[in-house]
Amino acid sequence: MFAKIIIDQDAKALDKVFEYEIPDDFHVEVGMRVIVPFGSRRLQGFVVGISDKCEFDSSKIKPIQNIVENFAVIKKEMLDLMFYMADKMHLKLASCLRLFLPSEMRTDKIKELVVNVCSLSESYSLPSSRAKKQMQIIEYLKDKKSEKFSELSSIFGYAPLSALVKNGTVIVEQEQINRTPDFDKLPKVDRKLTSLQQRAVDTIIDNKTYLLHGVTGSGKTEVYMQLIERVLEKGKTAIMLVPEISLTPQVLANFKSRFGSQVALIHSGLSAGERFDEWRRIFFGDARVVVGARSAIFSPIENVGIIIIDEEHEQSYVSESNPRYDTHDIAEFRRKYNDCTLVLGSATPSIDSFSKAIDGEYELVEMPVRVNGMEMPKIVVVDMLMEMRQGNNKIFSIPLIYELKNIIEQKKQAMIFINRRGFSSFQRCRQCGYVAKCSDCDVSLVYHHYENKLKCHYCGKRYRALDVCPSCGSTDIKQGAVGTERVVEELKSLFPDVKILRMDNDTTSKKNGHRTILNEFKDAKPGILVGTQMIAKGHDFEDVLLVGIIDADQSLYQSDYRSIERTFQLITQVSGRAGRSAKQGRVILQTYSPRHYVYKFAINYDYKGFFKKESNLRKVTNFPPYARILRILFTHEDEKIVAQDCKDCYNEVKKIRDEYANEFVYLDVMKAPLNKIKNKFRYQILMRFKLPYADEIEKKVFNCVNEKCKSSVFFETNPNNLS
DNA sequence: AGCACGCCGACT
DNA sequence: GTCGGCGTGCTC
Repeated sequence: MFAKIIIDQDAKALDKVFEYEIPDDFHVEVGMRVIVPFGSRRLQGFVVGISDKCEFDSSKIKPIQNIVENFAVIKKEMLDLMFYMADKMHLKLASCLRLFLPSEMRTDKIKELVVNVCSLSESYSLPSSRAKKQMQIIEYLKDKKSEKFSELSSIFGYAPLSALVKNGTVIVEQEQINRTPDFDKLPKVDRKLTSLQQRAVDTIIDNKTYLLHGVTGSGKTEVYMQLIERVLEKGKTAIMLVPEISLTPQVLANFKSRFGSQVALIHSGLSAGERFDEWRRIFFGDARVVVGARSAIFSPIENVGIIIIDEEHEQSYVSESNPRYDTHDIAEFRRKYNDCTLVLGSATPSIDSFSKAIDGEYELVEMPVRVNGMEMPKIVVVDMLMEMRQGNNKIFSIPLIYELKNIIEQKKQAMIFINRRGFSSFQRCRQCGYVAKCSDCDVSLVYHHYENKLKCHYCGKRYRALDVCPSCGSTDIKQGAVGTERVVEELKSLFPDVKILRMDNDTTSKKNGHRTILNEFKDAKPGILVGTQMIAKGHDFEDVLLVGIIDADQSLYQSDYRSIERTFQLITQVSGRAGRSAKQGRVILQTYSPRHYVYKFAINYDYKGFFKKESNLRKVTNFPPYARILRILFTHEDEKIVAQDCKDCYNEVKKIRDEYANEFVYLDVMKAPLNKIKNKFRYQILMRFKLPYADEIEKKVFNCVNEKCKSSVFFETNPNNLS
C-alpha cells in the first residue's frame, strides 16, 4: 500500500503530494502524522490519501519510517477544508495544515497528542534468536522498565516493536490525559428576552446563513447565548467567534458561567501550553462550545450545530499575513459541511455581507431597538476649520471642552477616541523639511513623548528623538498629527485634577494591561479614558455620558475603497459607548470635512441609508462587492530583483488582461506605497476585474505568476489596505 | 525549507 | 595545491 503525504514544510517547492510505501505491519490512516525519510532528512508529514498503487516511479519510493500518533490528528472535515483553501485561496497545503494544529505540536519538538507508554509484560516468551532488534528492545525495557512508544520505535524501528506488541511481549498503555473536570452548569436562570430578541431567536432556526443586524445595545450577545443553548440541547456543538480585542475578561467570564466546563476558550492571552490543552479538550470532544478569535474557526470540533461570528464587519477576521484567509469563507465551508446554522452579527455589517443579505444569499434578521429602550446618543459634528477660523487651533474644539467640563462637574465619565498612538505622527524640521524616517522601512517615525523616542510602527525599531535637525541643525521642529499621548498630555494640563487614562497598544502590551486600565477607569469619577480602536467596543460603563472623536477624518482619507465604510463603522461603534444607562449620552465628532456624506448618515444612525449610498457608489465605479480587486505583492532584499520579477509577471498578466479585455477595469504595476519594510523592498501589481469570470481570471493570474517568479509573492483579493 | 553537488578566490 | 564561498536543483 502507498500513502499520499504532505511534507510539513512551508516551501513553494514542496507544496505537493509525495508518495511513500506503507510497511505491511503499519496501521496508517488518512489524517495521521508520520515521519518519513526525505532526501537525507527525516521530516514530519501528513497522510492525505491511501492507495494500492503509486503514480510515482516505484523504484524511488521509500517507506514511511514511523507514525506519530496511532490515530488521525487531522479530521476528515479539516482535510477537505485544506484542499478547499489551497484551491480557492491559493494557499500552500502545509501552511493550511499548520493552521489546524496548536503550535506546540509543530515540527522540531514533536509534541504528541497522547503518549503511548510501553513496558514488558509479566510473562513473555523470548523471540527467536534471529530477531535481534526485538531482543534489543526487551533488553532496553528490562533496564528502563518503561518507555514511550514513539521513542522506542524511533530507536529500534516500528516493525520489531509492533511485532512484540502483537504477540503480547510488550504492553502499550495510554498515559492518562488530564482533562478538566466536568462541573454542573449554573442553575438555568430565566433570562427575559425582549420581544425583538425573542423574535430573532425564533427566526434563526434553519441550516443557512443569517445576518443579524442589531443596533449597539440591542442585546445580540444574549441572542447568541440562547442560540448556543438550543444547539447544545440538541446534542450538537457551537463555535462562537469574536474579535480579539473584545475577548475581554468580562466576556470570557460570561461564557464560562453560562456554559461551564463545556466551553473552550482560545485567545492570544493563552500560553502555548494552555492553548494546547484547550485544543486537546476540543479534539477529544470534552468541550462543546468554542469561544475564540479568528483562528478558533479551525477548531477540530465535530457535530457543529451553529457558528456565530460576532462583529462580523471587523477587519481582524481577515488574516493579513501569510496564509491569508477570510474567516467568513471558512465559516461558510464548515456550515455547509456540517449542514448547520451560521450567524453573522453586527450593528454595522460590512457592505459585503449586507449586500448578500439584500440579494437573498443571507437571511436578514433585524433588531433596531436598544434593550433599555434608550435613544442612541446624540452626535454633534464640529467643523474644525471653523474652529480654526475663530482662532482655536488646539486639539479640542470649544464644544468638546464645554462638554468635558460638564461631565467633570457631574462626576461622570468621558471617552476620547483618537486612532493614532504615540505623541505625534512625525517630526519635521520647519527650516529644511527634514522628516525622520526608519532606516529599515519606508515610513516616517512616530514620536513617543513618554519614552522620548522615535518609534517605527512597522518594525518597532527605536531612535533618539530629534531636538536639532540632523540635516540643517535647526531647532525649529514641528510635530505632526496628534496621537493618544499628546491628547492625554493636553487633557492633563486642561484638567489637572481629573483622572486621565490612556489605552492603546503601548499601554496594554503588558500582561493584563487591558484589565488594569479598565478597572482603574471604572472607579475614576470623574474620569477620562483616551484610546485607539480598542476602546471602541465591548466596554459598557454606565457613567460614560460623553464620547469625543478627535480626528474622524483620519480613517476617511486612506486610499482604499473601504475607508468610508470603516469610518461609518467606527463612528457608530464608538458612539455606542456613550449612554449605556438611563441617561442619554452625547458624542462630539471633530472633523475638517463636515459635509462628507458619511457623517450625515452616521449622526442619524442611518445604516441603511449609508449602505444604499455606498453600495451604489461601488456599483457605478466597479468596486467590490461588484468587482474584485487582486493585489500581488513582491518582496525581496534586493530592489533590482523584485522590480524585475514584478515587471516580468506584469507582462504575463497583461496577456491575460488582453484575453479578458472586457472584464478588466484596471491593471498596473508600481512600487508599493510602503516601498520598504524591515529592509525588504516591496513592489506590486494591482488589478480590478468584473465578477462573472473573476474566479477564472484569478486562477490564471495565480498560475502564471507562480510559474514565472521564484521570489516570494503574496496574493490578496479585495485587500484591506494597500500599503 | 535544507542539504548536496559543483565551480572559482585567498590561504597553509 | 586545497578549503570554502554560496549558486542551482532535488527531495516520493
